[in-house]
Amino acid sequence: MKNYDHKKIEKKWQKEWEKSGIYKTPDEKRGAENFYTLVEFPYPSGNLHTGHWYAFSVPDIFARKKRMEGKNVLFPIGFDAFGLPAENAAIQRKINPKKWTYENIDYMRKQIKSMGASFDWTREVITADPEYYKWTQWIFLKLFKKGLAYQAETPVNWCPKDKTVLANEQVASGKCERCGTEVEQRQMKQWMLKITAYAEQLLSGLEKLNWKEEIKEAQRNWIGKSDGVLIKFSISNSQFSIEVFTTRPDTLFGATYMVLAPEHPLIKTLKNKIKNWAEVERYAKEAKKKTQLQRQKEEKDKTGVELKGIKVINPANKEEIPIWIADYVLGGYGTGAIMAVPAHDERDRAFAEKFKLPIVDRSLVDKDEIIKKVDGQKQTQYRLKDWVVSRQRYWGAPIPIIHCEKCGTQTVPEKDLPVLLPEIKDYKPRDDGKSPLAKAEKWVNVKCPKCGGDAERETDTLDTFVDSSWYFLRYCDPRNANAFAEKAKIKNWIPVDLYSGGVEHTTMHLLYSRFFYKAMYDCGLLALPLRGKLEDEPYQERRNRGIILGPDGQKMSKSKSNVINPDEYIAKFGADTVRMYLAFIGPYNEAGSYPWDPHGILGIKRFLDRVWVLAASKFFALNPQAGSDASQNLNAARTLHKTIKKVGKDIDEFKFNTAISALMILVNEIERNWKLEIGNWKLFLKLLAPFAPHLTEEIWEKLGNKNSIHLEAWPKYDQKLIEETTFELIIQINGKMRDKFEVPAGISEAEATGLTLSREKVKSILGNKKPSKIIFVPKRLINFVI
RNA sequence: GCCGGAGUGGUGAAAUGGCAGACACGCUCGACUUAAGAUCGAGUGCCGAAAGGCGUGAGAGUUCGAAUCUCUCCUCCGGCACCA
Repeated sequence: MKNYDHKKIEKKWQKEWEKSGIYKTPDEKRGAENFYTLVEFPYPSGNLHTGHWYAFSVPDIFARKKRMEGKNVLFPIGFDAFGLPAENAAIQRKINPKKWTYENIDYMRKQIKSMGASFDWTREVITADPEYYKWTQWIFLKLFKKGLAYQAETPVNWCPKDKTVLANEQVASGKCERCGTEVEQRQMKQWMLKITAYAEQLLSGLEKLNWKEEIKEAQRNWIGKSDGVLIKFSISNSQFSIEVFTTRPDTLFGATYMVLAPEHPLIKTLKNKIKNWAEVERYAKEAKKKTQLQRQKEEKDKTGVELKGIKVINPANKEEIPIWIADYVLGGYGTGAIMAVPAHDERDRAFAEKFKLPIVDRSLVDKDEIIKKVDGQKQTQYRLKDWVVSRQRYWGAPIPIIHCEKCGTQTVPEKDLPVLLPEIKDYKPRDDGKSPLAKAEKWVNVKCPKCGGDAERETDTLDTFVDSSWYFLRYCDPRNANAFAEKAKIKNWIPVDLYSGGVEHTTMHLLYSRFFYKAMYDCGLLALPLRGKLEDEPYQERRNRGIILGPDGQKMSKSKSNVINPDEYIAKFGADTVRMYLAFIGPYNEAGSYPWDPHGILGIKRFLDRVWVLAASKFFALNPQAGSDASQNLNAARTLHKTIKKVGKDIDEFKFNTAISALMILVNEIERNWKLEIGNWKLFLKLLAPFAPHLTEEIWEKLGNKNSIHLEAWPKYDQKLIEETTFELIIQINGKMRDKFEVPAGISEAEATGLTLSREKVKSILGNKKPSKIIFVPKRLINFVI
């Protein structure tokens, strides 16, 4: 039989594994070190796509190998079930978001199981379950009591299509990260989390993390730290002064004018003194109307209006300089005011040239002395803004707050948690900035927990990113009804040893959950120290995976009709082939992108068929000693042990592609020379087991084994066997390869030189020239310099 | 503009100071076959009949030796960006 019946085999073993519970992870296991490997849980969109396969089935290879190495591996999965897209889809189909979401979960769970991944399903977590979001609300209240959650009137990003506010992180180039609609700026009262209080820790924490530089750098850019100085400029003939933030106090002598952001509060204060008030007001209004995107488009084309009638004094030289308002200065950064130094700053120069303002080219002065002279205050600014977490949408965890006219903002008492999301008829979002929950009067009207009088519930729900900021902790103790997780159980697993996920979460989920973890730590919610490793960072190691493109090398999308449906390929070739093909397609530890090659997958299918043919031949079972030639047996064993070393190392480094190529080389050799004895064949099967769990399990059983191959120990290589007794000596002349021949491993330089010089080819190239220098590298090469 | 990553056959890619292109796809030829988009075998960087030469984005440098290290430049991808 040439092809194996993947449908039968894969179904059989998936059932069997579920029945025997071999992937169930105990909290602790005698003699086994705990190891937590995490993949980002999926959003229940309704269908598993190639990206999911790539995200789950490839790290499964790693999890399986760690388990075979004797680690007690936590490899959990769940669903990030609240959120906008599911809600939008449900509204479109005119069905209940809850129904839609949970039906999707049921379907996707089946699909995920068809991968044959070694997830422990008994730890499954669904963020939309009241048992889960009870604790999301509980943690929110802890943050509130610590002063890390607050409600404030601020300018926010409003998506007019999704009809909700968005966090800064959810706006990309001025557009809604979910639907691509241009966002508007609105002034609204919103719930925020004080992530800025952790800016410095989020930055410094990166130093000790074993993460790729590009991930750390993206977070650093996002946090955007800059060290500078606050300098006061007094307004002439007035008691007022204006503070500016600058990183270049050394250029203070060159400051020839000042610019305020159009929304700077002092503008209104000084209304009476401003002679051209009408003009100023008009400009400020227009600037306010512009979206982020418009401002960006107009970049470099500077606009502005002078505040006529007032001047400020440059504290360095006491000269009076004019004040302008211009939208190239941002209200939300620094003090919302700058000293403009056209001689040293490109933007200031462009502005000065347009409005004919003086450009004074002065030499720089000493930073520290000038700071002292003008009484400057050193200050650090961050680009990072507080995280807006309230959403004017139905499908999310209700914010557990009650508003009482008498007592103000009150927290829902712990005993009343969870605040259940009520069933309502109309889920549609509204234009007025209110959640659809506002219409659920019965639910909204409550008694104030403090005074017992009439009060109203907060009707906004929490951003989905809040739900996912702590899910990795819940996996440690997923069914606990009395705590989000027991401290002792957290201690078993946290920090996560290896977190694999998508690059798109670098400045969203990854940053948020680091913040959550640090904040929860400060609230005393975590047991520390944890496993003697990192104290205040949740993820020891993070690796970003790449993305799978369509066969045309473009991002998969329905409009380009280049979408690969993994289900089709599973039906055709089986899960083992699909997962192994994805592992083979390119290095997983680099965030590259790889086109799906419909032909390429055939290579893996052929490989697995060949393994099956080898196994089905019963050659190994019948010939425990395999070939009769001892030296051939030794060579085969040597290749095998080299492969053990290579595959083990490559899996650890997420270089699954080269691990598979090593396995292919081994199989090519077995087929050519046909000399593996049964013990060695079994070692090979164990190497293949994490990659093709179903196929290897079937062959393993056919060999008469009673226990699963996945419970076997990962093979150890024999170092002595790997060490070669001879090697191929490369002969270089002036660094160019000219010849090579087999020599004993321990050959001396003198012996090697003698043997090399006696070779015909070398003689003919050297002629009667004498080498001026000979470089001999043991076990590699000899180089003659002439 | 600042920062980070990357550029290697027709394609996905190996090799991180020592034989460039492992492994796989594709392609060519052959075998088996009624058949082949199945399977097996041989070949496959470029030029050349061969000997040989050339070749890792471009150019320089370091080195006995560079895809790999250094510098300059070009291109692509990503983060930030009128952030003072």
